[in-house]
Amino acid sequence: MEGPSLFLLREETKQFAGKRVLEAKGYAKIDFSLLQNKVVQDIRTWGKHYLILFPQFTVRVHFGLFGNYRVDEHKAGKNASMHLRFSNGELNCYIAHIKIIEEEISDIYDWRLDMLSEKWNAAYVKKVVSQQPAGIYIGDLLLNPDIFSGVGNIIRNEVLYRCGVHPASPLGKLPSDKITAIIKDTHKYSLEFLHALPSHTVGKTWTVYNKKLCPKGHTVIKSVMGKTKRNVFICKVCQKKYK
DNA sequence: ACGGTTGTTAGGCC
DNA sequence: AGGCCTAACAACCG
Repeated sequence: MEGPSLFLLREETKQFAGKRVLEAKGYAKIDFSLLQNKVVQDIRTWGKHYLILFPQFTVRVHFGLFGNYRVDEHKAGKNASMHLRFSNGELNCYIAHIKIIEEEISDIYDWRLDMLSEKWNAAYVKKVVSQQPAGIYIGDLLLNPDIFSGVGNIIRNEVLYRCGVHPASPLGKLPSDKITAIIKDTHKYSLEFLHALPSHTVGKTWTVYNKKLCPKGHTVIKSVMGKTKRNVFICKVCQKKYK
């Protein structure tokens, strides 16, 4: 799940803020008794982190590659990693990594880097990016969750096509205005992704991801690239390799 | 039926 | 110490 899906989950579970946990269980290795009878203070997201705030601690949920969830229903025969029941509904998380965070979340999360936060700040992202090694591929950099919080493999591939940049371009070889354009487009495309989610039409926004041809009819090459070893989809005509 | 995957962390090995 | 690598997750899709 990429950032926009987490944002949607937050929207779908807002009604649990202010509610008391009536039941908490699951196969996750946390002490569920800590959650029992506690009142949810707030529900937030930071990138791909789904955060349930309680007065003394925060439950951090990460869905990883395979995770998913159900609100007010559950999957038959599936074991939830975390099940929370409230008076007005329930949340079930599957194959999710659950962690209890003791720290104040404002100390560990910088909302200027969260693409879908109102506090997201393109100039600040640019500043952080400028401190990265010049040799790093832009394709790898976009998958750094500490900088491009919320960007996943679909968003990085789409943004790089939209900006006309080959993923194996080293950061130091990209013109400054091109870096700015990429940063701004991670935000813009994430919103398009988010808005397409409820109608299940995200696939219609794809230009290269899982495509054989780009919108201009050129061949899209699928390969694995960089340190992140994830699939990249590249149109060699539309995307320039800076070097 | 089975291989690939919309991530990330932990832990081992040099 | 720290960079690099891999396993783990155990589900869904085509």
